Amino acid sequence: MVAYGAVKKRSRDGFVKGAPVTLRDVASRADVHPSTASRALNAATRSMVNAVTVERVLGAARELGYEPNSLARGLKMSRTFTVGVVIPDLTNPLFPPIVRGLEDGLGQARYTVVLGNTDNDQERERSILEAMGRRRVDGLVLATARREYPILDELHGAGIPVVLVNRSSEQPVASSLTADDHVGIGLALRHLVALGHKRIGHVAGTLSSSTGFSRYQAYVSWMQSEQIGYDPDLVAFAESFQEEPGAEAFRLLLDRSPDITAVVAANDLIALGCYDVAEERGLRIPQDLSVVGCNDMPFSAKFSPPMTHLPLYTMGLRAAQLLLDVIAGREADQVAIKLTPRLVVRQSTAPPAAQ
Amino acid sequence: MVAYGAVKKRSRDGFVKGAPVTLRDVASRADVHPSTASRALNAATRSMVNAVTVERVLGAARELGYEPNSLARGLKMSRTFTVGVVIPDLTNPLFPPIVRGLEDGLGQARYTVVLGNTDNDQERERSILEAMGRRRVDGLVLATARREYPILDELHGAGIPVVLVNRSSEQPVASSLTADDHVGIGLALRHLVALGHKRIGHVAGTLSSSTGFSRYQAYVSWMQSEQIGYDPDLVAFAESFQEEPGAEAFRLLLDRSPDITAVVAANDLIALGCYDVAEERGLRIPQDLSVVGCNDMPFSAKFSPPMTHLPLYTMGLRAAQLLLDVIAGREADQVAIKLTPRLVVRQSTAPPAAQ
DNA sequence: ATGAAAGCGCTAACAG
DNA sequence: CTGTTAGCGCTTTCAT
Repeated sequence: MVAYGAVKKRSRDGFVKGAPVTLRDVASRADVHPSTASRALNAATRSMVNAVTVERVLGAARELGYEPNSLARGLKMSRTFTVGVVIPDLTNPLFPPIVRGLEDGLGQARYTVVLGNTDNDQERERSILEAMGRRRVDGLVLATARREYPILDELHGAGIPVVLVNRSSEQPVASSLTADDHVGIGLALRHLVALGHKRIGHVAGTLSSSTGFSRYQAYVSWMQSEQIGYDPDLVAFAESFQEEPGAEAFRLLLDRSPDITAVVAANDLIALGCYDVAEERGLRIPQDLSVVGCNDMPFSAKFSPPMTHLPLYTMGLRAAQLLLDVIAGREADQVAIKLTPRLVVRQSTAPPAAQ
Repeated sequence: MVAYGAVKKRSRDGFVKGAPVTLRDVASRADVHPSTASRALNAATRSMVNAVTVERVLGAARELGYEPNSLARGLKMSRTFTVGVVIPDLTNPLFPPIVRGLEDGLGQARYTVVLGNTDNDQERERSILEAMGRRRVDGLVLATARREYPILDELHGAGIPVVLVNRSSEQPVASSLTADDHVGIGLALRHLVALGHKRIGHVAGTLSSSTGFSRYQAYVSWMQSEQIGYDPDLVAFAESFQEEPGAEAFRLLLDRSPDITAVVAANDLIALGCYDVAEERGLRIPQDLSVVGCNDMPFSAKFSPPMTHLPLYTMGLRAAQLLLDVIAGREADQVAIKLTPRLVVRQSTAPPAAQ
């Protein structure tokens, strides 16, 4: 019944200025050894200790406002309950719902998210990944994958659980959650064909990312199977998935093929760029030009927007579950889950003008 | 020239599966004691060690792909280089630019951000704050402050550096970065007055938050000083800063005062709700109704949007600097910095219809 | 200039 | 059921 170790430095209650209360403080107040306090505090080991002792420890912890130091615990257990989430840019409306889904899913399992924005800069990406490595994150969610993505092999070699979200990679070493682009583009294209369009352009995104590539591929494949045929003159490539690069590409496309009556943009931001160019050139949407995008920006409903709806929040949520499975060793194999987009027709498409 | 301590468990290079390389590994490869390696690796203490030894250590670290374990370092130094950022909901377009600014500002100082969404749920907020406490964050950025905000006193009592962003609190214990609502609302109102509006309504946000309250106050004060006078019938209160609650409030407002020709919404989401109601009731914007909001949603330019522009990214960036100052002890006093909004007139306002 | 030793706060064998 | 001991990986006195 004597206090152990050094005498408690000072009394405390609730939040206190100065050194936070430690396990030893709790133990000494409950008149037990720190290891007993540890067992009592931890739900998994609680059964090892006498019920009344448990109560005493829990009471002491509550009275002192004890909050376990997760650095110490993480150091000891080599388990940090932290996952790193790497995205290009939070400011791109694609990502907030994904990140939110991730946080919710991970948070339920008591994981914390640390976030990093790469701005598509590989240098920056590497330094973010290093910082996360130093923090010993238990896993990684990457929305920055490229089709060629050597980092993935390194990470795989290091045995770090990784899940890819939004974009996948050709290295078959990590599970991924993406939208089914073939289905999405198909929905969009067949809708336009049904409206009577024949000269349907495509402003593609960067081919180095799976989304840009597979949407482009899907466009080509559907144009052929819909008996329209693939005409390279109908395609332009945006340098990135953003508004101005999209506009730039669409200008080139219109210059080359002024007869197009509809355009499929590789994502919403590129679609926005197409809107800008249409306005520039006096083309009315949808009378003179039908536009479809294929992501799901919030508030897109407010401005005659894209057409296929991606379940972004769900994507984040399920990525979280998948990563937790990998971390827990419940999911050893790689899987590629494709979420199916829905078709949402709004005011940006119409039959082509009779010419 | 003999290796210290236990023999290195295995050779490694770059990322390696299994136990990561530790300072001891580096030390033993460089034939020095771990404490020397530590000094050599740390820029601040590097001068204490012989230049050639430094080279040897740095070389060994590079060869082994050493990444210092920040848990261990944090535990030892009681300094984690982590800050917690607490927001209501990342999916609210107000926050991504703020968070991005925070990350950029903090990242430059090698701080990492951990994010938490409260959904305005105090229970959840507390548990997020506790989790951040367990992680021993060096500081906190809160975008969730209410005017009455007791948590702030606890945090202050615990000596944790806190900066408030977007919203301030009446407890004078933390610095804050907000928009100058008096200026912003004044810009909006005088613009409407100049157009000839007299019956100008206000859909206010929650009065428990400083933004809702001070915008409401500013509305009242400007209505009086612009010689229109304050008529309580022209104001409705939304239950939260969101689209549907905003619409709900605006319906009530219109029912009560159908003669209003313009409305000032407390934020963009509420303005969106006003749009919805206008459409419901066949009111054309801006011919029948002028609408102004007062935040800065991305892409708002696409749908005849609000009118005052808030420098959200700047807000995050400067909050980061402020917090770093507080953490470093460079800024002991509380400051309340108000960023001045700009007036951006778009297509959502016009003179009132001649009746 | 470098080594030895201690300890941050926690958990996990191993005893008893 | 509880106490003892050791150690996660790092920094930091204190010696030398």
